Amino acid sequence: MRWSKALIPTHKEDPADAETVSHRLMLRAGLIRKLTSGVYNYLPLGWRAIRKVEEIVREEMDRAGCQEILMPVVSPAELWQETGRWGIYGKELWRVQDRNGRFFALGPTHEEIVTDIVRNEVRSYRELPFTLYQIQTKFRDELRPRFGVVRAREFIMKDAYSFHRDDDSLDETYRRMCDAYTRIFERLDLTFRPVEAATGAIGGSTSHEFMVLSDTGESEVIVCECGYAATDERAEGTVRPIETGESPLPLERIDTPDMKTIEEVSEFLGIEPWRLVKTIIYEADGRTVAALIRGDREVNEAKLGMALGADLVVPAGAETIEKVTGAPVGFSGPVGLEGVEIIADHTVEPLVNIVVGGNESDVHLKNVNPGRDFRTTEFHDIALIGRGDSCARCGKELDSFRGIEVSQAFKLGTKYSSCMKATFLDEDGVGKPFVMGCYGLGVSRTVAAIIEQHHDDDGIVWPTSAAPFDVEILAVNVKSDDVRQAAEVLYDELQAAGVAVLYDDRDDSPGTKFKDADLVGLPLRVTVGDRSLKRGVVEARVRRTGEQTDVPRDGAAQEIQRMLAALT
RNA sequence: CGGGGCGUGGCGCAGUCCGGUUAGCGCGCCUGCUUUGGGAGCAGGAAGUCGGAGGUUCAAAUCCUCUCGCCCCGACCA
Repeated sequence: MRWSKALIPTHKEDPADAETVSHRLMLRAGLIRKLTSGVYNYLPLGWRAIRKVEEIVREEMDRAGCQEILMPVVSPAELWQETGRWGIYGKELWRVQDRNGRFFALGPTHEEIVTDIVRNEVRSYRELPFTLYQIQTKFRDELRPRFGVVRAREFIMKDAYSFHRDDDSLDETYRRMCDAYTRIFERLDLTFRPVEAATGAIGGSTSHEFMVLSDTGESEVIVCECGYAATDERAEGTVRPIETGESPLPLERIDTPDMKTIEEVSEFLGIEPWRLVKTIIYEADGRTVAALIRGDREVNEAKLGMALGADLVVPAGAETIEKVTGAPVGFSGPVGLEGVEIIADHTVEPLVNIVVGGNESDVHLKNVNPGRDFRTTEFHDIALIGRGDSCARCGKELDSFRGIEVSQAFKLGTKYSSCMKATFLDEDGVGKPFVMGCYGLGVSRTVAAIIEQHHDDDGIVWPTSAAPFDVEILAVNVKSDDVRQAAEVLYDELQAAGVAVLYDDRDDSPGTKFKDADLVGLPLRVTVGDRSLKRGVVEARVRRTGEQTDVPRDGAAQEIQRMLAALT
């Protein structure tokens, strides 16, 4: 492609509304443009990178024995109502109506649709197992789109769904899919790590996420030197208990005007946050419950859900909190709290003389003692585990890192097939629900993750596998006949050889073109200028290492192909 | 949704507090000449309903009301 004819709008300055490296560089290098919040145009360079990644994903999916299909973006509400997700998925499900007022969802994921296909078409265990996948635009009306293409409302995803007669078969495919993901991310030169994950809105039993290590990542991963790795939501561990050996003191009421947060109250009283206990009111499948957690800790809602045997646990709204506690948000406490279950974290049990909300506006209680001053329904492990806690497996201290979640795999079991009555006839003549797995991979997000890990101060440094072009030819001065002719010949020869080449034939100053070349970051740059042509050479420069080599003008195309091959 | 901030040529910004010439600056863009190895020089030029609506005023980018959009921090997930 000739740069002079291509839509590659680069910018010298950083865009004002981009925070992360990948977002900034994707805008500056002209890969993407925002249409509206969380919705992006992919310009030629961005789209070529997307397609390179897609192609690798396809190759590995096909190698793993999957079949590519394409399902519609639009699906009828009734299908989502069958599984209950029309309600459960919440506001994130992007709903539209047709001219008759009938409701549809723009697909955020396709379990319902693929299960509908399979229940209509597959009858026998003899047809199992198999895996279907697609690469398609997905829609999720995110609470907060951000970081460009990393968290978009419209994005490109590969989603795969496997169907089995039993768990053993699912386990085998699950492993194979995780292996495929490993190969994909290795081919893309990513530093990544598979970690145990919670199942969230998709559901199912086991799940793993593939995390690309990045400080700008939105996910916190808990790791142990014993090899354990899990998302913070999923991580199991032990919070070190605090025992002071103090004797219980008499309960006191204290005025805490307008102090609603742990920070405010602990600062006001001059005590450590762990001397406070937070009381958080949740709605769990319709029940109202109070969760108690030490002031220096957060509740893990997934764990709380497990403790309660509830599918959906959400923080209660302000009205519910006032109704239950008789006080505005910020002053909830367990003392005298009637009519709700009180679930406390294990670390609350040994505490002595703690501070809690008074269930009365602007009032807290001091020297509260569990057991003496209030009763809990049950003690459970409901704390979010973090760096410094001890590993549930080996007891060593846990560490953490940040990552971008680029893919996730789930063992769904019969979660969808059961409620959608998707069954097959097994060997024993009995109809059974399909055992299912699903495997998502964010394609557009992966491109951003690649840039997060592969850039320098000058711009993107593409790994060859994802680069929009293999080579850039940079003609220093297109007004020079010699330069132009040499560049054109090289351009033709490389293209004829099947090399993807971007030819910077613009009539611009050399500085501009060098800067743009670094910004766009193709693996190999070939500079054609009078200075080197006089010596009968062109200059090849490897973007990643900066290594520069004189290449004789005659036979340059062959030499450049050799260099490219060495880069991959 | 809660908290913070921003909307002024394509991009980055100043001007707004304290209303008052023709709304500026840098980059980019167009034309010409010169230049050509790390974001060139000179000359000329195009391009802005100051996010939108309503209001106050002799006068509004600037003040008031409403509204739309965007970004950042938090609760979500590929």
